[in-house]
Amino acid sequence: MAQETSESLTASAALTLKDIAREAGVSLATVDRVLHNRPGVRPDTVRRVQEIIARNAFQPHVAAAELARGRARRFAFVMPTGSNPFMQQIEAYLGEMSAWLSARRLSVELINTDVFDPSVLAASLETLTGEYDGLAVVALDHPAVRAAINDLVDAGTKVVTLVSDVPSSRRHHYVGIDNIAAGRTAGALVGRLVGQKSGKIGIIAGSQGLRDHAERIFGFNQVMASEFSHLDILPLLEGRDEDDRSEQLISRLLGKHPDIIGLYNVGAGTQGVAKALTEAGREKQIVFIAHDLTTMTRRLLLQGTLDVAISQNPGHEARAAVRVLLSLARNEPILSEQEKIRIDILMRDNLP
Amino acid sequence: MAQETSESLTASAALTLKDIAREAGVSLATVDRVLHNRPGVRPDTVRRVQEIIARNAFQPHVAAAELARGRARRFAFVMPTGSNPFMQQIEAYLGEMSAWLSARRLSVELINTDVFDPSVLAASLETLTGEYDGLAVVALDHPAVRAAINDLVDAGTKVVTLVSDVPSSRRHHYVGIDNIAAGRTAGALVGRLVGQKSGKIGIIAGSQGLRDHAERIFGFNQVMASEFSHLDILPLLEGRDEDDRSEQLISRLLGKHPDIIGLYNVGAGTQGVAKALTEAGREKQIVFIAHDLTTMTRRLLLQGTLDVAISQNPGHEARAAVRVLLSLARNEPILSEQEKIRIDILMRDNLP
DNA sequence: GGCGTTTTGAGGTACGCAACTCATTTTGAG
DNA sequence: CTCAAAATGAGTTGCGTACCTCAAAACGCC
Repeated sequence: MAQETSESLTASAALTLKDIAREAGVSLATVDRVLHNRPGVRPDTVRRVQEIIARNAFQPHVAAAELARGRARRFAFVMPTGSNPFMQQIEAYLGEMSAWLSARRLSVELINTDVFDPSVLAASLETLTGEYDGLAVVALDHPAVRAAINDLVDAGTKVVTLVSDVPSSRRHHYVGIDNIAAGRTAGALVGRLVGQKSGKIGIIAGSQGLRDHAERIFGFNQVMASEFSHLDILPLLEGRDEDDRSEQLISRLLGKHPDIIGLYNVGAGTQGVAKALTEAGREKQIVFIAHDLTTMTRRLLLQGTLDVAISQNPGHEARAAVRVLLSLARNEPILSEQEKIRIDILMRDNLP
Repeated sequence: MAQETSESLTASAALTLKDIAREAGVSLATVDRVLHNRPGVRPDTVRRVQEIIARNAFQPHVAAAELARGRARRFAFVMPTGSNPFMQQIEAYLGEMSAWLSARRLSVELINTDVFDPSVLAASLETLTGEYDGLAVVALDHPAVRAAINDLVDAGTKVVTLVSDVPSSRRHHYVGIDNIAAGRTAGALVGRLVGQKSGKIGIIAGSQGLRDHAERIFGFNQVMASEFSHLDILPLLEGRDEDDRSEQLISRLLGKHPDIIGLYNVGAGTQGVAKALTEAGREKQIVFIAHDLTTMTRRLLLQGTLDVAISQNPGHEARAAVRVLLSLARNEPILSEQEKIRIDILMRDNLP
């Protein structure tokens, strides 16, 4: 006996614009005007039509709409120049989407710019006005950049900030993680993994000037102060995200403090830190936590030098940015739960 | 100076079937026949046309194809009856997709069945032959079920296993996590979080007969044996995923062993375990790790009773299953990186 | 060479919407 | 009431594909 119960999740009837027009007692042209808020419709007619659209939960057939549009949508990703591996992963995942994109007649371009110079970035953005239907921007939070983003938004371009937010701007969406929470997570993990021991904790970042680094440090210190106050946090080192410099700084730190039991690397340069650790022969005694999953951090996790990598999924960010831009361009709702980027805790056994 | 470099990720020309036909020197009808492997085309003509399609990286316009199809695609999710919160979350996220679904004229139905009785499940599946374009099935790995799945596949239905796999069948895809790795992750976390202490570790599951539970236990024991052999793993308890029973079992366990330092709940019933822990007043001294994120486990994480929740994202699974079924039905490639379900390690500070 | 079969061509229709034109009706101000 | 402006109706076209029919051509076989 196959005692099944069945339930449908979608409206049974597939209404069309024609049905809406008939029910509202207006012509197709008027429904079209209302749907795209074009001028030339009396306010109360607008209301009446909208009410009928809402009541019937009418959804324009996306395929039909897309086909009728004719021209393709153009999106662009404004990314930092240079060799940041995380950014390169995002670009790589965009590349993997190319079949998906072209089957939907979407064009995505990469624009590399000096993202860390606010005036250069702002100038770059200004030149893009009107060029694209949507932009995903790895942005610096700076007044000039904010103004450029707002200009783009005013010109009708959909703007999504990527990885690093500009909350004061009127960007439509942010695709990235909460870096304060990421720092808190790092702090909690360091505190938990060192166990009952007490001792010193080293912390190294690229630069305090980078918003994401600053936020992670803030979150980290917050947790350490409130929950692991018996641990002694050493002054912050700045490794500029470079392996060599990080290695030197950490080597010196390890030499000076034989009682270090934990290490947190806020930014890049993990390879350098790991090298300093292993050369000091202390990789097993010291809890080491860093960010991002690369071939390097993966290897370090597997061999046990690195205990935890806190990461955000670059593929997810790339795809989420595209999907959000597309939804914005189509005026459709965003599946917010889908587009939210999680803070991944990666250890040896749950490596993807 | 906005020194930009720009790169496009999509083919410049948007070819159509007509272009392919012209280049191949055949008619539209022939290209159509080749594209849908319909009979009546000489093998070498097929090859020639396919070669031109491949060379030009031609992608049929999905919107046009969808529109021309006419009839909607029908998918169904075969889910367990009962009140498993994880399954209910999957159903809830499917509900949240309804606007997305209806805008694409996709119909998704829920079919509730006694998934844990192989013959009932197999019989249910057999009745669905030909009814749907695609099925997502929470399946038990049993010969009868395997046969039913294979029959469906042979009849042209796209089949995706959900949460629990039937690897011996010819299902097109599995959407879910690697439960052995999940168990290993739990083991590594218990081992790491108890620190230098040694003592006993309790473990409770719903039933060893459930494949996912068995796999998690296997992974857990594997890690404990190889890396934390100083810890004493107590015999497995079976709480049948019920809160009351789990509470009783854990209460008794705690009474008998004052030196328990870690607890791993493999299945549901976390609320019961937590209650036993707090009533014994030992929630702070014992490392407690469980699965899945619910309102309950979220609360327990925030108040510190639960240290880590290992989870798979039900929303992601619901959406991935739909996307995979859709891609299969359209004969388009699957973005495997996107559809892969990760093992999430959730702690207080990285709760989504 | 004749026959039947297979292969191919040519063309049409429909899908639902965007975007447009142009004619007609309604409205409100004077 | 008059007239211009605003609102609306009615209609067309095209997007790229699926799916269909029917005729024509090519083919293989004896």
